[in-house]
Amino acid sequence: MGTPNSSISSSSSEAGYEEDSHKSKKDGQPKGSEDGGESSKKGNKAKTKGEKKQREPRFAFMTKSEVDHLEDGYRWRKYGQKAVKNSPYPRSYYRCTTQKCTVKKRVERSFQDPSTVITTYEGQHNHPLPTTLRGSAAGLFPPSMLTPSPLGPPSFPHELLMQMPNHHHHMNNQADTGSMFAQNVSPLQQYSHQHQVPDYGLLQDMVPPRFFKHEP
DNA sequence: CGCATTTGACCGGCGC
DNA sequence: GCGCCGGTCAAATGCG
Repeated sequence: MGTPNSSISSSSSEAGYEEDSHKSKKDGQPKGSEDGGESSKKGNKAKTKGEKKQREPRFAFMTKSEVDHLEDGYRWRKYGQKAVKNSPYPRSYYRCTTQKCTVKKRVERSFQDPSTVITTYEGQHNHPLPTTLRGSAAGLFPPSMLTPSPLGPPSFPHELLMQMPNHHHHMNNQADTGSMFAQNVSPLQQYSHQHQVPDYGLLQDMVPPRFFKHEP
């Protein structure tokens, strides 16, 4: 990975993806046999009292690309990968490598359209872009998106906004196909209703003609 | 040698 | 109360 080739190349993500199958192995045995009572694991969550969960805005992008991990000009470090329910493709979790940046990115592939990647950004960057990338994706997204107003009107490119891909006709397994997206949208809408999410939308084909050409 | 990636384990919440 | 699901961390490994 790490090879952001916009061209069509064998995606690095494939191979055997055995779904969790509900209860295979990982559920139900949080403790091995010995623990030693080591508390330095993760049991401590010294969270400040009164501090609620971080409910930051999330931005979902539907991009049609053969390769996941779209280069937006930032450096991301993958910190986890989990298989999606009812999906042969796994979901990857990325985090900004910048120290003070708490931005997280979620990348997932469409179940029906392997060529479609759903990237979800969470939070906003608070640091300059690394000059490592020679102005490739710099200025990729509109300023309105990089600097969203918490209470301001969403200045999103509605032109690119879309609700759902095709598939209006119900299929045999509604819980498989349509439900997949429905689950993605429903919770968000509900969330926005409760917590007033500034903005949310699904974009399609946001990928520029060519990101970066291979360079020797 | 440093860092990005990988994989497994575990926590936290929600549902039933 | 337990089961399931999603998400995150942590240690190990590989690669540069």
